[in-house]
Amino acid sequence: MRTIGEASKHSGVTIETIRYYEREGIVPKADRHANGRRLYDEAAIARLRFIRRCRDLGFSIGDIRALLDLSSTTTQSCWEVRSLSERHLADVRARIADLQEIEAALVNLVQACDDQGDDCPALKVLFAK
Amino acid sequence: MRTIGEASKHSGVTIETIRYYEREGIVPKADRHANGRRLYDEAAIARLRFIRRCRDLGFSIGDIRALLDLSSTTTQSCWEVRSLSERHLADVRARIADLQEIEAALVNLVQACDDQGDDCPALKVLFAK
DNA sequence: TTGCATGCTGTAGCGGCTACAGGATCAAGG
DNA sequence: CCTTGATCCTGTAGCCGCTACAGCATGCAA
Repeated sequence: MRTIGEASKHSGVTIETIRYYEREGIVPKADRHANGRRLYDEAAIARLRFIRRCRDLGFSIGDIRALLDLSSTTTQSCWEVRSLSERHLADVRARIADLQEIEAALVNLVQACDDQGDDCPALKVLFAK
Repeated sequence: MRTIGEASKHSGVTIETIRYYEREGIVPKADRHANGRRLYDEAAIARLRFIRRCRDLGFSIGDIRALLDLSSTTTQSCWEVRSLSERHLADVRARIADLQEIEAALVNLVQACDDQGDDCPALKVLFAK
């Protein structure tokens, strides 16, 4: 059994965030030592690591709750995991497309700037009717 | 002089958000009619439209404050507008790159799922040490 | 024994809105 | 003149996912 500091190091989740996850019921309440400090076993740390990896992949906390539910049932319905992941993938792709449109518009904007000093063409574009 | 509702329609900024911008000092306090209602002239509406366009391009409120400052000086230092925009463009490109990494990882994850039912390979990957 | 590291709870803040509640006022139709 | 519904006002709380304190209580090593 490890302290919250060790759990943090082994999972990559900060101490404050671990406590936040517990408060929000995203992970179950940690066991406590007689002195009141939280204790984590390997399964608890694996859960934190799982959450961090999912967050790194951009999954929302809501999605992660669902994935943790799926992972705790005996039949880990792979189909549901896949469908959730595919929905998220579509979302990520949509965000990329949005950002690429923004990128193109910014390139235009920057090109409009002629560095000539006053009366910036880029500002004119943004202020136009 | 127009009401806040008309200003909203002509700028594309919602009424609530216009009031929020005023509270936060992002735009100057609107003039008021004798009955206490806000009034907007064309310049004020153009400012709101400007903000909306900048937000659509992903500029932060901080950046927009800077751009509004630049636009209100007589010498609209095009160079500064350009440099701010280029920094933001770099930021957008970095976010695209991040999302593309996530996209690739998600494609892998989804491929790992074999739809075979129990014991999902994707969950295994995420729970691994 | 000293003193630093680590832990605890509780609360407030971030960005950029959004969504009310609860009231005042306006414009149009009967 | 009265009613109705649209619009406006202020003020406050909530969203997400943390992050950053304050103000304490412990633990551990020199």
